[in-house]
Amino acid sequence: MSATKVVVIEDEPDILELIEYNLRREGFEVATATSGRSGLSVIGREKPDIVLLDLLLPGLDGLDVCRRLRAVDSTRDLPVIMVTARGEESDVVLGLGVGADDYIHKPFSPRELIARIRAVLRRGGVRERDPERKIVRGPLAIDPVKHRIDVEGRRLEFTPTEFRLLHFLASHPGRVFTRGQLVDRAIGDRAVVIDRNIDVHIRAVRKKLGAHRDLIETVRGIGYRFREDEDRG
Amino acid sequence: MSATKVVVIEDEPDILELIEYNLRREGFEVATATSGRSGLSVIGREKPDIVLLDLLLPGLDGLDVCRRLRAVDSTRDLPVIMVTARGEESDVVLGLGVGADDYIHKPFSPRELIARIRAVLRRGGVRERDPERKIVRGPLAIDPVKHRIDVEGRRLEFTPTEFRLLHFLASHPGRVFTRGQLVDRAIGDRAVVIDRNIDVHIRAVRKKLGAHRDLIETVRGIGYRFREDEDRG
DNA sequence: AGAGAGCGTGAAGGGAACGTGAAGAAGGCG
DNA sequence: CGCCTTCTTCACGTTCCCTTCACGCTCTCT
Repeated sequence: MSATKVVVIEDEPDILELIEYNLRREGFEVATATSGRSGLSVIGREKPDIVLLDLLLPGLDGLDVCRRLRAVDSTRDLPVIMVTARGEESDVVLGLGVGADDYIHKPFSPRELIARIRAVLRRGGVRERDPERKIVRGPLAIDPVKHRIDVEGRRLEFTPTEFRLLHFLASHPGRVFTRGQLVDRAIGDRAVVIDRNIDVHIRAVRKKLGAHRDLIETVRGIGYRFREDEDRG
Repeated sequence: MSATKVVVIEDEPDILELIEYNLRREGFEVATATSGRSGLSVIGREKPDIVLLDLLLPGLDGLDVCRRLRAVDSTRDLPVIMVTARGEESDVVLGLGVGADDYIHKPFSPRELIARIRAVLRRGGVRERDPERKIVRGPLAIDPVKHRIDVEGRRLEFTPTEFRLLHFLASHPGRVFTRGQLVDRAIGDRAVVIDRNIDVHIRAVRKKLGAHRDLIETVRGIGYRFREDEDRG
Protein backbone atom coordinates (compact mmCIF):
# COMPACT_ATOMS: atom_id res chain seq x y z
CA MET A 1 0.00 0.00 0.00
CA SER A 2 1.49 3.28 -1.07
CA ALA A 3 0.32 6.70 -0.08
CA THR A 4 -1.57 9.00 -2.39
CA LYS A 5 0.79 11.46 -4.02
CA VAL A 6 -0.12 15.12 -4.43
CA VAL A 7 1.73 17.80 -6.38
CA VAL A 8 1.08 21.31 -5.09
CA ILE A 9 1.85 24.29 -7.34
CA GLU A 10 1.69 27.56 -5.43
CA ASP A 11 3.92 30.58 -5.54
CA GLU A 12 3.38 31.91 -2.02
CA PRO A 13 5.80 30.08 0.27
CA ASP A 14 3.68 30.48 3.40
CA ILE A 15 0.59 29.01 1.83
CA LEU A 16 2.62 26.30 0.17
CA GLU A 17 4.13 25.28 3.46
CA LEU A 18 0.76 25.29 5.16
CA ILE A 19 -0.77 23.06 2.53
CA GLU A 20 2.19 20.72 2.50
CA TYR A 21 2.15 20.35 6.23
CA ASN A 22 -1.53 19.53 6.37
CA LEU A 23 -1.38 17.06 3.52
CA ARG A 24 1.52 15.20 5.05
CA ARG A 25 -0.24 15.11 8.35
CA GLU A 26 -3.06 13.29 6.61
CA GLY A 27 -0.70 10.75 5.18
CA PHE A 28 -0.27 12.07 1.65
CA GLU A 29 3.01 12.17 -0.17
CA VAL A 30 3.69 15.69 -1.33
CA ALA A 31 5.85 17.29 -4.00
CA THR A 32 5.81 21.02 -4.63
CA ALA A 33 6.58 23.65 -7.22
CA THR A 34 6.38 27.44 -7.15
CA SER A 35 5.87 28.21 -10.80
CA GLY A 36 3.80 26.84 -13.65
CA ARG A 37 6.74 25.68 -15.68
CA SER A 38 8.52 23.91 -12.85
CA GLY A 39 5.17 22.47 -11.84
CA LEU A 40 4.82 20.71 -15.16
CA SER A 41 8.21 19.13 -14.83
CA VAL A 42 7.52 18.06 -11.26
CA ILE A 43 4.29 16.44 -12.41
CA GLY A 44 6.15 14.65 -15.16
CA ARG A 45 8.67 13.34 -12.71
CA GLU A 46 6.46 12.51 -9.74
CA LYS A 47 3.42 11.11 -11.56
CA PRO A 48 1.03 12.23 -8.82
CA ASP A 49 -2.49 11.01 -8.19
CA ILE A 50 -3.81 14.55 -8.01
CA VAL A 51 -2.65 18.16 -8.51
CA LEU A 52 -3.38 21.27 -6.47
CA LEU A 53 -2.97 24.25 -8.75
CA ASP A 54 -2.95 27.92 -7.85
CA LEU A 55 -4.58 30.10 -10.46
CA LEU A 56 -2.20 33.03 -10.20
CA LEU A 57 1.35 31.97 -10.94
CA PRO A 58 4.36 33.73 -12.42
CA GLY A 59 4.92 32.91 -16.07
CA LEU A 60 2.56 30.10 -16.97
CA ASP A 61 -0.57 30.58 -14.89
CA GLY A 62 -2.86 27.89 -13.58
CA LEU A 63 -5.08 27.89 -16.64
CA ASP A 64 -2.14 27.37 -18.93
CA VAL A 65 -0.82 24.53 -16.82
CA CYS A 66 -4.19 22.86 -16.78
CA ARG A 67 -4.58 23.20 -20.54
CA ARG A 68 -1.22 21.62 -21.12
CA LEU A 69 -1.99 18.75 -18.81
CA ARG A 70 -5.19 18.12 -20.72
CA ALA A 71 -3.39 18.19 -24.04
CA VAL A 72 -1.16 15.23 -23.20
CA ASP A 73 -2.37 11.67 -23.03
CA SER A 74 -0.40 10.74 -19.95
CA THR A 75 -1.95 13.49 -17.86
CA ARG A 76 -5.33 13.86 -19.54
CA ASP A 77 -7.19 12.16 -16.72
CA LEU A 78 -5.06 13.53 -13.90
CA PRO A 79 -7.39 15.14 -11.35
CA VAL A 80 -6.77 18.88 -10.85
CA ILE A 81 -8.09 21.13 -8.11
CA MET A 82 -7.77 24.84 -8.80
CA VAL A 83 -6.99 27.21 -5.93
CA THR A 84 -8.34 30.73 -6.40
CA ALA A 85 -8.68 33.98 -4.49
CA ARG A 86 -12.16 34.58 -3.19
CA GLY A 87 -14.65 36.21 -5.46
CA GLU A 88 -12.96 35.40 -8.72
CA GLU A 89 -15.97 33.50 -9.95
CA SER A 90 -15.20 34.14 -13.57
CA ASP A 91 -11.87 32.54 -13.04
CA VAL A 92 -13.58 29.54 -11.57
CA VAL A 93 -15.66 29.19 -14.65
CA LEU A 94 -12.54 29.43 -16.75
CA GLY A 95 -10.86 26.84 -14.61
CA LEU A 96 -13.61 24.34 -14.97
CA GLY A 97 -13.73 25.23 -18.63
CA VAL A 98 -10.16 24.08 -19.20
CA GLY A 99 -10.79 20.84 -17.40
CA ALA A 100 -10.22 21.36 -13.68
CA ASP A 101 -12.09 18.82 -11.58
CA ASP A 102 -12.88 21.12 -8.70
CA TYR A 103 -11.93 24.46 -7.25
CA ILE A 104 -11.43 25.88 -3.80
CA HIS A 105 -11.34 29.48 -2.61
CA LYS A 106 -8.64 31.07 -0.53
CA PRO A 107 -8.67 31.25 2.37
CA PHE A 108 -9.71 27.67 3.00
CA SER A 109 -9.52 25.46 6.03
CA PRO A 110 -7.23 22.44 5.95
CA ARG A 111 -10.25 20.30 6.68
CA GLU A 112 -12.04 21.61 3.63
CA LEU A 113 -9.02 21.07 1.45
CA ILE A 114 -8.64 17.46 2.55
CA ALA A 115 -12.34 16.86 2.02
CA ARG A 116 -12.18 18.20 -1.55
CA ILE A 117 -9.16 16.12 -2.41
CA ARG A 118 -10.78 12.98 -1.11
CA ALA A 119 -13.99 13.81 -2.93
CA VAL A 120 -12.23 14.29 -6.25
CA LEU A 121 -10.19 11.14 -5.82
CA ARG A 122 -13.30 9.20 -4.97
CA ARG A 123 -15.02 10.51 -8.04
CA GLY A 124 -12.10 9.77 -10.26
CA GLY A 125 -11.91 6.21 -9.10
CA VAL A 126 -8.31 6.65 -8.02
CA ARG A 127 -9.13 5.48 -4.56
CA GLU A 128 -6.47 6.10 -2.05
CA ARG A 129 -7.83 2.99 -0.46
CA ASP A 130 -10.70 1.04 -1.87
CA PRO A 131 -13.62 1.96 0.39
CA GLU A 132 -15.66 -0.95 -0.88
CA ARG A 133 -13.25 -3.66 -0.03
CA LYS A 134 -13.98 -6.03 2.79
CA ILE A 135 -11.70 -5.71 5.75
CA VAL A 136 -10.79 -8.64 7.93
CA ARG A 137 -8.70 -7.97 11.01
CA GLY A 138 -8.51 -10.76 13.52
CA PRO A 139 -12.00 -11.48 14.83
CA LEU A 140 -13.40 -8.53 12.93
CA ALA A 141 -14.94 -8.61 9.45
CA ILE A 142 -16.21 -5.39 7.90
CA ASP A 143 -18.21 -5.33 4.69
CA PRO A 144 -18.69 -1.71 3.61
CA VAL A 145 -21.01 -2.60 0.75
CA LYS A 146 -23.45 -4.52 2.90
CA HIS A 147 -22.80 -2.14 5.73
CA ARG A 148 -22.23 -5.03 7.99
CA ILE A 149 -19.79 -5.94 10.71
CA ASP A 150 -19.22 -9.39 12.12
CA VAL A 151 -17.21 -10.28 15.19
CA GLU A 152 -16.30 -13.93 15.35
CA GLY A 153 -19.06 -14.65 12.88
CA ARG A 154 -21.71 -12.87 14.90
CA ARG A 155 -23.32 -9.88 13.31
CA LEU A 156 -23.29 -6.63 15.25
CA GLU A 157 -25.41 -3.56 14.74
CA PHE A 158 -23.67 -0.20 14.52
CA THR A 159 -25.05 3.26 14.03
CA PRO A 160 -23.79 5.13 10.94
CA THR A 161 -21.22 7.15 12.84
CA GLU A 162 -19.99 4.16 14.76
CA PHE A 163 -19.68 2.24 11.52
CA ARG A 164 -17.63 4.93 9.79
CA LEU A 165 -15.45 5.30 12.83
CA LEU A 166 -14.64 1.64 13.18
CA HIS A 167 -14.28 1.16 9.46
CA PHE A 168 -11.85 4.03 9.17
CA LEU A 169 -9.74 2.95 12.12
CA ALA A 170 -9.65 -0.65 10.94
CA SER A 171 -8.56 0.56 7.51
CA HIS A 172 -5.36 1.96 9.02
CA PRO A 173 -4.27 -0.47 11.72
CA GLY A 174 -1.51 0.77 13.96
CA ARG A 175 -1.83 4.36 12.89
CA VAL A 176 -2.77 6.95 15.48
CA PHE A 177 -5.42 9.54 14.69
CA THR A 178 -6.23 12.66 16.63
CA ARG A 179 -9.76 13.41 17.60
CA GLY A 180 -9.87 16.13 15.00
CA GLN A 181 -8.90 13.72 12.25
CA LEU A 182 -11.50 11.22 13.39
CA VAL A 183 -14.17 13.89 13.41
CA ASP A 184 -13.28 14.73 9.82
CA ARG A 185 -13.44 11.17 8.65
CA ALA A 186 -16.25 9.71 10.68
CA ILE A 187 -18.55 12.59 11.36
CA GLY A 188 -18.18 15.21 8.69
CA ASP A 189 -17.72 18.85 7.94
CA ARG A 190 -20.02 20.20 10.57
CA ALA A 191 -17.88 22.44 12.68
CA VAL A 192 -17.59 20.68 15.97
CA VAL A 193 -15.53 22.29 18.64
CA ILE A 194 -15.79 19.69 21.34
CA ASP A 195 -13.68 16.81 20.13
CA ARG A 196 -14.54 14.87 23.24
CA ASN A 197 -17.55 13.86 21.22
CA ILE A 198 -15.35 11.22 19.65
CA ASP A 199 -14.75 9.67 23.03
CA VAL A 200 -18.41 8.88 23.36
CA HIS A 201 -18.57 7.20 19.96
CA ILE A 202 -15.44 5.25 20.77
CA ARG A 203 -17.04 4.06 23.91
CA ALA A 204 -20.15 2.94 22.06
CA VAL A 205 -18.05 1.00 19.57
CA ARG A 206 -16.00 -0.61 22.30
CA LYS A 207 -19.09 -1.61 24.16
CA LYS A 208 -20.44 -3.42 21.14
CA LEU A 209 -17.09 -5.08 20.53
CA GLY A 210 -17.46 -6.64 23.95
CA ALA A 211 -14.49 -8.82 24.79
CA HIS A 212 -12.62 -7.39 21.80
CA ARG A 213 -12.94 -3.83 23.01
CA ASP A 214 -9.18 -3.56 23.17
CA LEU A 215 -9.02 -3.63 19.38
CA ILE A 216 -9.30 0.13 19.74
CA GLU A 217 -6.40 1.50 21.72
CA THR A 218 -6.24 4.81 23.50
CA VAL A 219 -3.05 6.74 22.92
CA ARG A 220 -2.99 9.15 25.76
CA GLY A 221 -2.35 12.74 24.76
CA ILE A 222 -2.84 11.97 21.06
CA GLY A 223 -5.95 10.07 20.12
CA TYR A 224 -6.94 6.53 19.16
CA ARG A 225 -5.70 3.72 16.97
CA PHE A 226 -6.73 0.28 15.81
CA ARG A 227 -4.63 -2.48 17.31
CA GLU A 228 -1.90 -3.72 15.03
CA ASP A 229 -1.20 -7.37 14.54
CA GLU A 230 1.82 -8.16 16.60
CA ASP A 231 3.90 -10.97 15.28
CA ARG A 232 6.70 -11.26 17.71
CA GLY A 233 7.84 -14.56 19.05
CA MET B 1 31.94 17.90 -6.40
CA SER B 2 34.00 20.90 -5.40
CA ALA B 3 35.76 21.34 -2.09
CA THR B 4 33.89 22.19 1.05
CA LYS B 5 34.02 25.89 1.77
CA VAL B 6 34.50 27.18 5.31
CA VAL B 7 34.22 30.74 6.54
CA VAL B 8 36.21 31.40 9.70
CA ILE B 9 35.41 34.44 11.82
CA GLU B 10 38.06 35.03 14.46
CA ASP B 11 39.70 38.21 15.66
CA GLU B 12 43.01 36.85 16.89
CA PRO B 13 45.35 36.71 13.90
CA ASP B 14 47.50 33.89 15.28
CA ILE B 15 44.58 31.57 15.87
CA LEU B 16 42.98 32.54 12.60
CA GLU B 17 46.13 31.65 10.71
CA LEU B 18 46.45 28.37 12.55
CA ILE B 19 42.92 27.36 11.73
CA GLU B 20 43.19 28.43 8.13
CA TYR B 21 46.41 26.49 7.64
CA ASN B 22 44.96 23.30 9.04
CA LEU B 23 41.74 23.52 7.11
CA ARG B 24 43.51 24.07 3.82
CA ARG B 25 45.79 21.15 4.56
CA GLU B 26 42.68 18.99 4.82
CA GLY B 27 41.42 20.19 1.49
CA PHE B 28 38.88 22.78 2.57
CA GLU B 29 38.42 26.09 0.85
CA VAL B 30 38.73 28.86 3.40
CA ALA B 31 37.60 32.46 3.60
CA THR B 32 38.21 34.55 6.71
CA ALA B 33 37.00 37.60 8.57
CA THR B 34 38.15 39.28 11.77
CA SER B 35 34.96 40.96 12.89
CA GLY B 36 31.31 40.07 13.09
CA ARG B 37 30.19 42.63 10.58
CA SER B 38 32.75 41.75 7.96
CA GLY B 39 32.02 38.10 8.67
CA LEU B 40 28.42 38.52 7.63
CA SER B 41 29.40 40.09 4.35
CA VAL B 42 32.00 37.41 3.67
CA ILE B 43 29.37 34.75 4.28
CA GLY B 44 26.99 36.51 1.93
CA ARG B 45 29.64 36.64 -0.76
CA GLU B 46 31.24 33.23 -0.36
CA LYS B 47 28.15 31.12 0.40
CA PRO B 48 30.08 28.66 2.53
CA ASP B 49 29.05 25.16 3.57
CA ILE B 50 29.84 25.82 7.19
CA VAL B 51 30.92 28.67 9.48
CA LEU B 52 33.40 28.71 12.33
CA LEU B 53 32.41 31.52 14.64
CA ASP B 54 34.38 32.91 17.57
CA LEU B 55 32.19 33.98 20.43
CA LEU B 56 34.20 37.05 21.42
CA LEU B 57 34.43 39.49 18.56
CA PRO B 58 34.73 43.26 18.32
CA GLY B 59 31.45 44.96 17.52
CA LEU B 60 28.96 42.26 16.66
CA ASP B 61 29.84 39.25 18.74
CA GLY B 62 29.31 35.63 17.83
CA LEU B 63 25.85 35.45 19.30
CA ASP B 64 24.69 38.43 17.25
CA VAL B 65 26.15 36.99 14.08
CA CYS B 66 24.47 33.66 14.69
CA ARG B 67 21.15 35.30 15.38
CA ARG B 68 21.33 37.25 12.17
CA LEU B 69 22.21 34.18 10.17
CA ARG B 70 19.23 32.36 11.62
CA ALA B 71 16.92 35.26 10.85
CA VAL B 72 17.47 35.06 7.10
CA ASP B 73 16.09 32.34 4.89
CA SER B 74 19.21 31.93 2.81
CA THR B 75 21.40 31.18 5.81
CA ARG B 76 18.88 29.65 8.18
CA ASP B 77 20.18 26.14 7.71
CA LEU B 78 23.83 27.09 7.41
CA PRO B 79 25.81 25.01 9.93
CA VAL B 80 27.58 27.07 12.57
CA ILE B 81 30.23 25.94 15.03
CA MET B 82 30.87 28.29 17.92
CA VAL B 83 34.39 28.70 19.21
CA THR B 84 34.61 29.61 22.90
CA ALA B 85 37.17 30.02 25.63
CA ARG B 86 37.28 27.13 28.04
CA GLY B 87 35.05 27.30 31.04
CA GLU B 88 32.51 29.62 29.52
CA GLU B 89 29.79 27.07 29.61
CA SER B 90 27.05 29.59 30.05
CA ASP B 91 28.18 31.11 26.78
CA VAL B 92 27.92 27.76 25.10
CA VAL B 93 24.37 27.48 26.33
CA LEU B 94 23.64 30.89 24.88
CA GLY B 95 25.25 29.92 21.61
CA LEU B 96 23.21 26.77 21.27
CA GLY B 97 20.19 28.80 22.27
CA VAL B 98 20.55 31.10 19.27
CA GLY B 99 20.90 28.18 16.91
CA ALA B 100 24.53 27.12 16.76
CA ASP B 101 24.97 23.51 15.67
CA ASP B 102 27.99 22.66 17.76
CA TYR B 103 30.70 24.25 19.80
CA ILE B 104 34.38 23.76 20.46
CA HIS B 105 36.53 25.02 23.31
CA LYS B 106 39.80 26.86 22.92
CA PRO B 107 42.44 25.62 22.90
CA PHE B 108 41.57 22.80 20.54
CA SER B 109 43.64 20.45 18.47
CA PRO B 110 43.44 20.67 14.69
CA ARG B 111 42.33 17.07 14.64
CA GLU B 112 39.42 17.80 16.95
CA LEU B 113 38.40 20.78 14.86
CA ILE B 114 38.35 18.79 11.65
CA ALA B 115 36.39 16.03 13.31
CA ARG B 116 33.73 18.44 14.52
CA ILE B 117 33.37 20.05 11.13
CA ARG B 118 33.00 16.69 9.42
CA ALA B 119 30.49 15.55 12.04
CA VAL B 120 28.32 18.62 11.63
CA LEU B 121 28.45 18.38 7.84
CA ARG B 122 27.58 14.72 7.98
CA ARG B 123 24.46 15.47 9.94
CA GLY B 124 23.28 17.41 6.97
CA GLY B 125 21.12 20.45 6.92
CA VAL B 126 17.50 19.93 6.09
CA ARG B 127 17.37 16.23 6.53
CA GLU B 128 14.89 15.72 9.29
CA ARG B 129 12.23 18.21 8.33
CA ASP B 130 9.58 15.56 7.79
CA PRO B 131 7.98 14.95 11.16
CA GLU B 132 6.22 11.83 9.94
CA ARG B 133 9.25 9.96 8.78
CA LYS B 134 10.35 6.84 10.51
CA ILE B 135 13.63 7.13 12.31
CA VAL B 136 15.94 4.18 12.72
CA ARG B 137 19.07 4.65 14.79
CA GLY B 138 20.87 1.52 15.82
CA PRO B 139 18.58 -0.59 17.98
CA LEU B 140 15.96 2.14 18.00
CA ALA B 141 13.05 2.49 15.58
CA ILE B 142 10.62 5.37 15.94
CA ASP B 143 7.41 5.55 13.95
CA PRO B 144 5.68 8.89 14.54
CA VAL B 145 2.61 7.96 12.52
CA LYS B 146 1.95 4.88 14.60
CA HIS B 147 3.26 6.60 17.67
CA ARG B 148 5.37 3.62 18.35
CA ILE B 149 8.92 3.00 19.46
CA ASP B 150 10.71 -0.31 19.17
CA VAL B 151 14.03 -1.22 20.71
CA GLU B 152 15.53 -4.30 19.14
CA GLY B 153 12.13 -5.16 17.76
CA ARG B 154 10.42 -4.96 21.10
CA ARG B 155 7.72 -2.41 21.56
CA LEU B 156 8.10 0.10 24.36
CA GLU B 157 5.47 2.38 25.85
CA PHE B 158 6.28 6.04 26.29
CA THR B 159 4.25 8.90 27.68
CA PRO B 160 3.59 11.81 25.30
CA THR B 161 6.37 13.96 26.69
CA GLU B 162 8.85 11.13 26.72
CA PHE B 163 7.91 10.29 23.17
CA ARG B 164 8.44 13.83 21.90
CA LEU B 165 11.69 14.12 23.78
CA LEU B 166 13.20 10.92 22.43
CA HIS B 167 11.88 11.56 18.96
CA PHE B 168 13.37 15.02 18.87
CA LEU B 169 16.76 13.96 20.18
CA ALA B 170 16.92 10.98 17.84
CA SER B 171 16.09 13.29 14.95
CA HIS B 172 19.33 15.18 15.55
CA PRO B 173 21.96 12.64 16.56
CA GLY B 174 25.20 14.12 17.80
CA ARG B 175 23.79 17.56 18.30
CA VAL B 176 23.70 19.00 21.78
CA PHE B 177 20.58 20.69 23.05
CA THR B 178 20.16 22.83 26.12
CA ARG B 179 17.43 22.12 28.58
CA GLY B 180 15.66 25.24 27.41
CA GLN B 181 15.60 23.99 23.84
CA LEU B 182 14.35 20.60 24.91
CA VAL B 183 11.60 22.17 26.96
CA ASP B 184 10.51 24.17 23.92
CA ARG B 185 10.49 21.17 21.63
CA ALA B 186 9.21 18.42 23.86
CA ILE B 187 7.01 20.13 26.37
CA GLY B 188 5.65 23.30 24.88
CA ASP B 189 4.81 26.86 25.58
CA ARG B 190 3.76 26.45 29.13
CA ALA B 191 6.00 28.79 31.04
CA VAL B 192 8.32 26.52 32.92
CA VAL B 193 11.12 28.09 34.83
CA ILE B 194 12.70 25.03 36.31
CA ASP B 195 14.53 23.36 33.45
CA ARG B 196 15.55 20.55 35.74
CA ASN B 197 12.20 19.19 34.81
CA ILE B 198 13.84 17.84 31.68
CA ASP B 199 16.21 15.77 33.77
CA VAL B 200 13.32 13.80 35.15
CA HIS B 201 11.93 13.05 31.72
CA ILE B 202 15.37 12.07 30.50
CA ARG B 203 15.64 9.66 33.36
CA ALA B 204 12.28 8.11 32.54
CA VAL B 205 13.30 7.63 28.92
CA ARG B 206 16.63 6.13 29.88
CA LYS B 207 14.97 3.76 32.27
CA LYS B 208 12.72 2.46 29.53
CA LEU B 209 15.63 2.16 27.14
CA GLY B 210 17.18 -0.24 29.63
CA ALA B 211 20.52 -1.52 28.39
CA HIS B 212 20.51 1.14 25.69
CA ARG B 213 20.18 3.96 28.16
CA ASP B 214 23.48 5.40 26.97
CA LEU B 215 21.87 6.36 23.67
CA ILE B 216 21.14 9.60 25.46
CA GLU B 217 24.31 11.27 26.58
CA THR B 218 24.66 13.90 29.25
CA VAL B 219 26.84 16.86 28.28
CA ARG B 220 27.78 18.33 31.56
CA GLY B 221 27.10 22.03 31.91
CA ILE B 222 25.27 22.14 28.60
CA GLY B 223 22.44 19.69 28.12
CA TYR B 224 21.79 16.37 26.41
CA ARG B 225 22.37 14.75 23.07
CA PHE B 226 21.53 11.56 21.21
CA ARG B 227 24.56 9.34 20.64
CA GLU B 228 26.01 9.68 17.19
CA ASP B 229 26.97 6.67 15.14
CA GLU B 230 30.71 6.58 15.22
CA ASP B 231 32.00 5.08 12.06
CA ARG B 232 35.18 6.94 11.45
CA GLY B 233 38.55 5.28 11.35
C1' DA C 1 41.86 17.16 48.83
C1' DG C 2 38.04 20.18 49.71
C1' DA C 3 34.30 23.02 48.11
C1' DG C 4 30.85 23.94 45.01
C1' DA C 5 28.23 23.19 41.05
C1' DG C 6 25.78 20.00 38.16
C1' DC C 7 23.33 15.85 37.68
C1' DG C 8 20.73 11.41 39.09
C1' DT C 9 17.15 9.54 41.91
C1' DG C 10 13.06 8.81 44.77
C1' DA C 11 8.74 10.33 46.22
C1' DA C 12 4.52 13.12 46.48
C1' DG C 13 1.05 16.64 45.24
C1' DG C 14 -1.63 18.63 41.73
C1' DG C 15 -3.62 18.50 37.43
C1' DA C 16 -4.64 17.08 32.78
C1' DA C 17 -6.71 13.51 29.99
C1' DC C 18 -9.78 9.88 29.57
C1' DG C 19 -13.99 6.82 30.81
C1' DT C 20 -18.64 6.78 32.09
C1' DG C 21 -23.52 7.86 33.00
C1' DA C 22 -27.20 10.57 31.74
C1' DA C 23 -29.92 14.09 29.81
C1' DG C 24 -30.92 17.42 26.10
C1' DA C 25 -30.99 18.24 20.84
C1' DA C 26 -31.63 16.90 16.13
C1' DG C 27 -33.51 14.22 12.60
C1' DG C 28 -36.39 10.40 10.59
C1' DC C 29 -40.61 7.77 10.30
C1' DG C 30 -45.15 6.45 11.13
C1' DC D 1 -47.61 15.60 15.66
C1' DG D 2 -45.33 12.20 18.64
C1' DC D 3 -42.22 8.48 19.16
C1' DC D 4 -37.89 6.55 18.18
C1' DT D 5 -33.04 6.38 17.07
C1' DT D 6 -28.93 8.70 16.97
C1' DC D 7 -25.90 12.41 17.92
C1' DT D 8 -24.12 15.78 21.02
C1' DT D 9 -23.12 17.94 25.29
C1' DC D 10 -22.20 18.16 30.15
C1' DA D 11 -20.71 16.73 34.79
C1' DC D 12 -18.25 13.76 37.59
C1' DG D 13 -15.02 10.11 38.95
C1' DT D 14 -10.71 7.87 37.98
C1' DT D 15 -6.36 7.07 36.19
C1' DC D 16 -2.15 8.40 34.84
C1' DC D 17 1.23 11.90 33.85
C1' DC D 18 3.73 16.11 34.80
C1' DT D 19 5.99 18.87 37.82
C1' DT D 20 8.36 19.95 41.83
C1' DC D 21 11.41 19.36 45.76
C1' DA D 22 14.91 17.29 48.68
C1' DC D 23 18.90 14.63 49.05
C1' DG D 24 23.06 12.27 47.67
C1' DC D 25 26.48 11.43 44.33
C1' DT D 26 29.90 12.77 40.65
C1' DC D 27 32.71 15.79 38.46
C1' DT D 28 35.57 20.01 38.14
C1' DC D 29 38.27 23.78 39.59
C1' DT D 30 41.27 25.84 42.99
